Amino acid sequence: MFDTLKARNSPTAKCNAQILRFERQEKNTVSDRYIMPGSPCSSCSARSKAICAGLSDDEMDGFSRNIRTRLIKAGNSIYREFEKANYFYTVVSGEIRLANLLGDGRRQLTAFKSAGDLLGEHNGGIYQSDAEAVCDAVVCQIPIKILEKYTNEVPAMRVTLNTKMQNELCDLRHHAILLGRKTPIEKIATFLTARSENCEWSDDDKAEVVLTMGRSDIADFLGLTIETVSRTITKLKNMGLLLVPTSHSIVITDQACLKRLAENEQ
Amino acid sequence: MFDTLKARNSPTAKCNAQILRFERQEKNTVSDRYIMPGSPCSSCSARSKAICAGLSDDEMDGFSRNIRTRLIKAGNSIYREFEKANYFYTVVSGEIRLANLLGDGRRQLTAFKSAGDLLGEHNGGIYQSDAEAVCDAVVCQIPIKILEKYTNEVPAMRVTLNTKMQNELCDLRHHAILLGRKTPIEKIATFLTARSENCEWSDDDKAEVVLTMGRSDIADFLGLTIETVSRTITKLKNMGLLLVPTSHSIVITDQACLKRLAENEQ
DNA sequence: ATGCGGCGTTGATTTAAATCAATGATCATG
DNA sequence: CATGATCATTGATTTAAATCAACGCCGCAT
Repeated sequence: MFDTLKARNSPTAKCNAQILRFERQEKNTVSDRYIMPGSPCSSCSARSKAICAGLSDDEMDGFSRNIRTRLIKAGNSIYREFEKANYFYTVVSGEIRLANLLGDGRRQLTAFKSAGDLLGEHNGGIYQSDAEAVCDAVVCQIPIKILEKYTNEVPAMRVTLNTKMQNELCDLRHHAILLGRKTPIEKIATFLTARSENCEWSDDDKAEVVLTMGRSDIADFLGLTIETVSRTITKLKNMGLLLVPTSHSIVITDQACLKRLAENEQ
Repeated sequence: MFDTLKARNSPTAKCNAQILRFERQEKNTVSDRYIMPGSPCSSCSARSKAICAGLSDDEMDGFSRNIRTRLIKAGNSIYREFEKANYFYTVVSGEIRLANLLGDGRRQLTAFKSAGDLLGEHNGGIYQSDAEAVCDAVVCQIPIKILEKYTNEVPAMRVTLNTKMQNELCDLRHHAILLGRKTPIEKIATFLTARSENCEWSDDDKAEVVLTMGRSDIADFLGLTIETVSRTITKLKNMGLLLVPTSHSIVITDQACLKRLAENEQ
């Protein structure tokens, strides 16, 4: 299934490779609830970026006994807004979108979360958004009680968690500025620039950005319509700042200029 | 100065009363840096809502020795974006806006903070926004090091601070939804509904909302222009949901309907 | 191979909000 | 109390993005 040409060349090739490993271990998983045998943490590719980064090997051992690894198929949700919150999640691979719906179907995405990021923000014990897999993803499920216990007992964990929350606040603030005041060109430029920070490759002034999500996810993240997203990317292409080899791969050919557009420096 | 009829009836009457007290203690303060003598905390009106809520009287005593109280005149700033962050601030009275500017002068407000709220969010040791007084305000200045020390040593402080951050995340997420997807009517309805939660008075379906900020602050908070804010308030007035006795005082006459508009429930 | 469905792009048109402009209200100042 | 400045409202016009619509491309299933 994942051996097709498409899968190997697709934007999700990397996370699919990881999923392949899981599927080999226990084949024919039907649901997206995949409970991995043994302790995966020692070889976890996301560990250094995740909240468990600060744990000693011993602490990690105890911690890992309480967590489960789940494979989430593209489009499926991990949790939904208004559900009772029992778990946090660390993204191991793939990409998750946080979505909120208005009564009439309008949608706003507030974040994309990838390897190392923490999911499960709640308030009053209730999740605040839908968390859905943009592409096949692996997440690691941590009971809230356990995380609370460790943040109380392990100062390093507390620091890491606090930093993650600070970063999330910072991201959301910048996103509010983008949504409230930036033009479509600035929005797309900001989005692509941010994505280029952990991109596939980059040299001198070029970088390849892989978009795991479709145009409608980008539109709902940036507060635009898919048509405006499409037109704006075309515009940037015509300005000579981008190449668009496939709709899911964008090569930035002038990072400096794109960044200037993003930040509206005169 | 504060004894005029205007001051007594103005939206800022309450915080002015507090400032009066300070001015009596040490008259003719010229700057807005006001260092209060002795320990004010025992009688602080914001204490129950602030991060110091969880401290015992003894802990509070030690804590208060490290903090200073400052009076910020309307329009003045407490700190600016890109400045090195050395302090957190608790709002004692009045109202503070968090503002971000784009290169060409466009502005986005990300929050209004009032009594009990914590200010000073920073990332990498740098403040992320300008914090400016909407009306005369009193804040209490807490060295970051001290707050860190107390959060490490006092679990109650940790919990309170964590709750505050969660709430802030929650607010920002909701604000992103508003900025990205809501119509002007929904934006204003949401804003007024939120404000009515800690309003001057309310009975059955009515509530008086006092707006300490001007139309341009509302516009920059909601991602609109002042003209659209004005027109939209007029529209809601014509729909019979509001009265606008003065531009800074709004009486909601149908809270249920306004809330329905805000949340886009069909 | 063929047809279908989803996704992305592009074009034409509409529309809602921004902009431009004028006037009216409110507040501080001499 | 008169005066100017700032702030809010309202009207006219413009404009940028949404909406409506058509088409092309690609992968998928029959």
